[in-house]
Amino acid sequence: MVRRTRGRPRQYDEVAALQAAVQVFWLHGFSATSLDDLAVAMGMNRPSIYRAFGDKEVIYRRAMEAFVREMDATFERCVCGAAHPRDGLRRFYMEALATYTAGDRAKGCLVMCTAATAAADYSDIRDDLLQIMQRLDGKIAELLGAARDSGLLPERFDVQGRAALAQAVLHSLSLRARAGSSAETLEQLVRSGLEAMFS
Amino acid sequence: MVRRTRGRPRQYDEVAALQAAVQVFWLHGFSATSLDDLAVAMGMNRPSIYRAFGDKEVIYRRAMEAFVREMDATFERCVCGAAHPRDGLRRFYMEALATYTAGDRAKGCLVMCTAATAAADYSDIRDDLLQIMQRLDGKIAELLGAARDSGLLPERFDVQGRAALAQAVLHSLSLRARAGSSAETLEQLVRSGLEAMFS
DNA sequence: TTTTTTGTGTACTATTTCGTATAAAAATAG
DNA sequence: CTATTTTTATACGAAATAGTACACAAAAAA
Repeated sequence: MVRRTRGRPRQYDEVAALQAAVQVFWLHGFSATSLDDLAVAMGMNRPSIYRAFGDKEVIYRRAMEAFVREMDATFERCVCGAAHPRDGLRRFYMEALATYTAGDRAKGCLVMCTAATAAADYSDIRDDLLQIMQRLDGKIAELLGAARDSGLLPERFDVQGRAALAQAVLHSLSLRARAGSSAETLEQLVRSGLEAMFS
Repeated sequence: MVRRTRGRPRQYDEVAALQAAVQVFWLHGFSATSLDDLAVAMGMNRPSIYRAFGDKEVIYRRAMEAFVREMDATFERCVCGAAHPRDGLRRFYMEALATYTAGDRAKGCLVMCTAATAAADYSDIRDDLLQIMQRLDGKIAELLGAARDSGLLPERFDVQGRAALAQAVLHSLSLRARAGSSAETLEQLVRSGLEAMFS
């Protein structure tokens, strides 16, 4: 189903180019990444990038979007089918850790580790970042709320508060991973986070 | 007690210059801050900065150091004299929040929000970041351990795990503050974090 | 074939940034 | 007063970066 259109066909694959951009921004962050860096990684030259995507901020926000989409899918995959939200969250944390520590050096989460810096200077990035956090709070709260309604969690379980705490653990995993914390330390945080959340 | 020495007297105040550098790095992060930005803020010109401090990375690490020193002092101040570690930590969180949200726009924590990005490209910054996290884990564990030993906390209280979780809450407060979360959201995280930690 | 449309790639300019060379200034030591 | 030491300040050159102008290439449409 390739949409035939007039003009010279594009040589780049939009998905692949964006994935390459994700890798570069994930490593260096927003402002340390130059358009030349992006051009090399994406296999395009600068004018093509401007034409196809826009300026660096636009590409960055699309990279965030792509990254979040992946993480959202991971969340759903881990959480659905889990007998208890604790199990679902544990699986999600471990999957997130695998992503955060992948590659030669752990990079943490693209969004939490690099968007936060840029957020102060770029209001659109800040708004995106806040929205991403709010949505994840909402998703986790949804999970916990359903578990409470089905009797897996006590009536007076603080759904909103614990959801925020659950994401807080993720934030810390991300920062600590990028700082070079050991896998043992990170996994211990997962355990004690879950322990505190559900006890 | 001004140490009289030979040569032209320096016009800058080292402490004030460093505080100015903290402000600039705190807002823009490491790589978005140019030496010209620093020069303007510090009231020095570039050659003087190089002479006095070194390159950008050195200044940044000294800025981190200064910031951490302040936060350490705040921690001690809040924690000492508190009847229960929960009270001490609550006070510390609220003080940290005041710092994180100070100014026109909330900037979070200089270290957690901006050093994480630079950590991937600058190993010294990464090492500093890891050490700062480990020390804070240690300080909180010390606090909790003392409370456990004095009977304020149960025998089987997981000191290390809860200390890591306590810092995780701080990490999240920092990121969320910079993202623009409301004061209400932030304070709710403090409450539910403490609730989960000590229940 | 010719025209039109769309993407590619080289090249150019302007600006930013870094690092330093060099001279001047302001103090003390002799 | 002269010499020495330390800091300041201007200025310069090299490199990186951003953004775009312009010519070319490759397809469909006429």
